[in-house]
Amino acid sequence: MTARPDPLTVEVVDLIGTVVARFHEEYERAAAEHSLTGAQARLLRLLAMESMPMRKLAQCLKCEPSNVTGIVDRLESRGLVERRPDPADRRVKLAVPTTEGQATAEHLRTSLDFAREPLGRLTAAERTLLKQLLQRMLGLGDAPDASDSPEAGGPAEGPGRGGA
Amino acid sequence: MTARPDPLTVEVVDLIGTVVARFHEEYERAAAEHSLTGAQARLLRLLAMESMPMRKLAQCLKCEPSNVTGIVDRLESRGLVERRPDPADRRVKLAVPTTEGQATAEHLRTSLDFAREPLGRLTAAERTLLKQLLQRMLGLGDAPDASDSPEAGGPAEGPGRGGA
DNA sequence: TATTGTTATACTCTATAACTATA
DNA sequence: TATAGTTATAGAGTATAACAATA
Repeated sequence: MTARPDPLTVEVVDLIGTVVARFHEEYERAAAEHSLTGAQARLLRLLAMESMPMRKLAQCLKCEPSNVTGIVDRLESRGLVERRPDPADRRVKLAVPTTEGQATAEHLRTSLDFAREPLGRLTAAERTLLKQLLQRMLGLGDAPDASDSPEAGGPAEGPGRGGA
Repeated sequence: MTARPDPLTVEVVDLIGTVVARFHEEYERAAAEHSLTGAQARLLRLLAMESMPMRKLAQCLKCEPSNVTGIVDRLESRGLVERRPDPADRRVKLAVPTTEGQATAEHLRTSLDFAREPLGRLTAAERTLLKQLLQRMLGLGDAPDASDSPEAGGPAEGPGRGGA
């Protein structure tokens, strides 16, 4: 419990921490360019992919439903999101992006290209390699057997996951 | 609408997003285990590595100095951090972790082993590779210590064949 | 009775601006 | 004048608990 991991692992963990910090900074900056907070941007992007009830939004955002009320309130007051009744269950309210909300989400996506820029420093082969390593690290789409290394062009094709 | 980056890049960006999301969840969870918020945990970990003035804390945390006042206030009221005068400049206050604060930071570090666990799925060679890719991606100079640059002399070089 | 969404409450984080005490 | 830290203020996110409408 007190034993330190080997130095290599510590170094990689630190690097991941740096990636995380930089990603977050840039995400907030991109959101701010559209006068959105990070939480608002995340919710809007989620809705742009698929309209859903408040409850499900809370699950996706991993927060309490009461918080979603406030975030949607602010987006709605700016005309980016709408609440619609669910004909099937009158308790449910569906959050739906307006046309402007959809457009904003799209702009947001391109603003988020920041994430692409640092990747531009890597060759295609390196990106493939990075993809495979991250997939293995996250336990996605690859064998749990850690005894053979990935081959470019080889093993894992689309795990088609989502979320962020 | 706007041209999308190539699919490979999109995939890698998504993976990084997943890493970021998971890292954050786990960081908050680890902090909460010690009844700390994420911001408090980050500040405490920073101080555990090196005591510093309030101003520098703000720079490290990339927030306004006024915020640091509050965060340190809460940590101080719990006996985890202390404010000490700087003999050289009486305007400056140095934030210093108490013994208990140091211990908490240490526990925090081990709680943060979540970051180590997924890396356990990678072999040492793969971790080295991942390290180099992340360094290049982040625009960090190549490792100062060549000791852990195995046969993968060229970062753009393929994976596998010597490794793992 | 259970579920959906909301309200009310309290706390933390955040930025801005004004203030103090030094320098 | 400039700097370090604080205070005051306001807005946003968060969790908890209580509530209304509906199932």
